[in-house]
Amino acid sequence: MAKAKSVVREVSPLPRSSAHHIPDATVARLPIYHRVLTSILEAGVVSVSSQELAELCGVNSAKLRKDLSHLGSYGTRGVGYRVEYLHFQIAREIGFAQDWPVVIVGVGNLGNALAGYAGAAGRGFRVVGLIDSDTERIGEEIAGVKVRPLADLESVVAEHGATIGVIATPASAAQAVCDRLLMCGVTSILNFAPSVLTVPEGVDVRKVDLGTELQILAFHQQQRQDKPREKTSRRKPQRLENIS
Amino acid sequence: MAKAKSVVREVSPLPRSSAHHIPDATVARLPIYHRVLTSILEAGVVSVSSQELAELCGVNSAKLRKDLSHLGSYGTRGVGYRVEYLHFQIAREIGFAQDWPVVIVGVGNLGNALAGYAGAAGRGFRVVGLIDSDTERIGEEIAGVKVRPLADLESVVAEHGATIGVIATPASAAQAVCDRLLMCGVTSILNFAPSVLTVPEGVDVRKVDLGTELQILAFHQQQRQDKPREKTSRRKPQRLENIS
DNA sequence: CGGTGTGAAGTAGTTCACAGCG
DNA sequence: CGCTGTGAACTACTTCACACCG
Repeated sequence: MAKAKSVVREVSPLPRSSAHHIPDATVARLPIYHRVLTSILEAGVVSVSSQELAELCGVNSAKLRKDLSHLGSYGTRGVGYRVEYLHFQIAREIGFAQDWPVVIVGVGNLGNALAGYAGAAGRGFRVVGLIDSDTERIGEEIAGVKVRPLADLESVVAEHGATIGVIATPASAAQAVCDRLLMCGVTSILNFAPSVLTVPEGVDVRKVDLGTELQILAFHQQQRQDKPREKTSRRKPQRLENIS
Repeated sequence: MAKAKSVVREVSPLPRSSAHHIPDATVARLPIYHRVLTSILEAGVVSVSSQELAELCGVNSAKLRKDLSHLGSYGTRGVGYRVEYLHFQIAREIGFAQDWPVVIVGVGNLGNALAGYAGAAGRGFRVVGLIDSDTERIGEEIAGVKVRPLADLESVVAEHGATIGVIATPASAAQAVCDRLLMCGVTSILNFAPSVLTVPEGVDVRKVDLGTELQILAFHQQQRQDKPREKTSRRKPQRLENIS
């Protein structure tokens, strides 16, 4: 396992930074900053202040500055940030430059959506395997990749040295698929199945649960309807988005 | 707007609780607790300790107990929690009993997946509208609901008094769709488009971004590969899942 | 002067550890 | 006795406010 074909990294200036351990909350925002920077870079913007960038990203400027300060001092006092440089530094930090092979198990609507998404150019991901247990779908081609049977899971992962696996199966199959992925060297899992995965230490699992997201919205909605009168609205700014 | 057809609520005992403002972090876990309780209830389990339930939910028992304590004292000291009762109380808390009408805009793979998911029985949601701008797809029926043109957005929302909207369009259309949804009374938005939505105070936006999730995994993966030697693995238990 | 970078203060969430009750 | 419920300690994150520098 751990093929890690010694990617290039150690790019240009590389002020050795990064090591400091970046807070999880910051890491979760870097991809948004990067995406926004990409778009304003394409729009020809050369320089931004933390204030401007923060607004575009839906966060406040203090948070943005603190986040960026964890990566290093990439701004210029009294001026702001050079868009292109900052864009590059964040890209490096989040491993955008690398080319991450990803295996997707379960080619239902969700798997399909993800295959299209991750397969789209520009991001640092490459779908190297699509696995499904439904024999009807074997051989079908999605975004240039053929769907292969569940039995091929191990060989597909090994073949491309994938370390990131996506589980888009029904909940009932999720743990078994997860175990098989881990067995052949995958150490990062994105789980769309509504089930709790049990994994050994050292494995990184992230969960996306559509049902849970709806429930959370429903909860807040209910709160508002329960006691519509209390002051004005007592909603809080959202966890990340929402300019308020 | 705000049809809120005065649902039943104020069910059985209802020890008046709930009001106390439940922390966001707790709210985000209630749906998982509920799902796990559903499954062990079906399996015939009558009583659980915080320890057991916590393991099934992938959290530690102290966190679970504190979470539950925000809803009220539904356990029995020295014994544990009666599964059915706790299941019911959490359901009430997260508005499971109610029937939430949901409108989904954008019927690509993602919209499709969600239509199937939210449409599935058992949860408290009902897909009352599927909207797409692609004329090819108008009239198509998904999970028993016909796809209607973008122009019908307002009437569909009004017709069913939907307050929850799902945006599964390309990023370029997201803000415009969002504005239209808000205009006709939607106050909770689930956004799958990779774009930052700007909304007025009082609107609840949640974001699910597949690309961001992959980037976060890639970041951690990169960390591990950069400095594979440091102690043993210095991975932290995941934000919610992961038993470690 | 203006905007970054950052200590310090504030807030939210988690974990500990144990009192208290069935 | 065993397990819940919870104050208290701790950790993580956010926001404030201002020193500092281009």
